[in-house]
Amino acid sequence: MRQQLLAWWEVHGRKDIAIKPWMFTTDGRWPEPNEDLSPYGIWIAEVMLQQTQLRVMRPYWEQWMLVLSTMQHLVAAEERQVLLLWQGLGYYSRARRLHQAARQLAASPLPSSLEAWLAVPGIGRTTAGSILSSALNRPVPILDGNVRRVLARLHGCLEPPQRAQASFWQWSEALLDPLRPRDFNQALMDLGALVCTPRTPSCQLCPWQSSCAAYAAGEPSHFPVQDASKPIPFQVIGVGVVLNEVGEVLIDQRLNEGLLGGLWEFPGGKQEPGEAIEATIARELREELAIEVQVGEQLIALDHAYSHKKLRFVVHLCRWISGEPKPLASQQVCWVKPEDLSGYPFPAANVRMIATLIDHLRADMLSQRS
DNA sequence: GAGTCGTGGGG
DNA sequence: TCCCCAAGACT
Repeated sequence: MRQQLLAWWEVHGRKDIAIKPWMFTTDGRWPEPNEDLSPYGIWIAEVMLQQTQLRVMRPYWEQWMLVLSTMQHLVAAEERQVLLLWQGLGYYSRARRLHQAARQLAASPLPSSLEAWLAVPGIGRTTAGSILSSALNRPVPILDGNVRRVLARLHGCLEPPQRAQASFWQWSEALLDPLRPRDFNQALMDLGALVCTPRTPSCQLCPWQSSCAAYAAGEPSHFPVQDASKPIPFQVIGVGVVLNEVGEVLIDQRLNEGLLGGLWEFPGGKQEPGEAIEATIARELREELAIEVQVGEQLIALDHAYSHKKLRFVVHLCRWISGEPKPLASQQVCWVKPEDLSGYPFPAANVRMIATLIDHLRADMLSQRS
């Protein structure tokens, strides 16, 4: 089994420096079994890879390593810079925990045991196993989405993986090649990503076809067995882009707990039943910032889907009337020149609002001149 | 232990 | 207001 997979991986695996640059030695080679890699870049990559596809995270990793190329750089960095480097990747607590962990570990070398890595904020069993097998070639199993799917099919598991965690970990551990754990774990994930894919797996190309229970059963794509998904709630959010008399715009930093923690945003909140959206915006700004505004024209309306809710943002330009803004429901608030908004980390939906705002202000300038 | 936490790609 | 999913962790 192991040799079949490794032989497949030697030919078809994702072992290109352009694909997984963190997996290569400083002189550009895939490491030999007795060679260690510096764990810093691998740590950053593995955290970025949590619930995130390789090709999506790679440009973020490249940029991160240009700016925060060492542990010392990360320790010294401000949180705003860390979140800016993460902007667009999602699950922003990953970035804040990474920053926090770096500061905790600043004095000592990075951990080299499973227990020590598991104690690091943001590191669970899969990420710890991936770091240790990747960097130090330690025989520690992993159980990510790829491996879970491969194992579910291989064993023809009729139980949803969430309910059979223990079995899946045992399978992963039993399969792991004790001599080449680094290559084997990479091969297992590459198999899931390239061959044993969620929708239409390429069983004809699979080195484990003859061992696969799901293939034998005739319907590999029916595995892993799914839990029934629950309906996702939908809400309308009124958002105010508040401008003062000198043309600055009001933004606030969200609390660290909860959705989009630590990021900046234009203030607003949920529309209540029967409420006009203009009234929602005026009310939310009164409740959360203690200011009075005149709600003006709509800037944009946009739908945005999160993991477990869908929102429609209805964004209106507002004129500030009175009241010094107070962070009653946020970490801090401030007035910012529109051209300085790029210095603050915003969620994706807000980035779209900013682009529209900049366009709008530019058009305003032109029409006033003519 | 079920919910919470983002975003972009692809069917 | 499609759907599912991704190198999961934390509460």
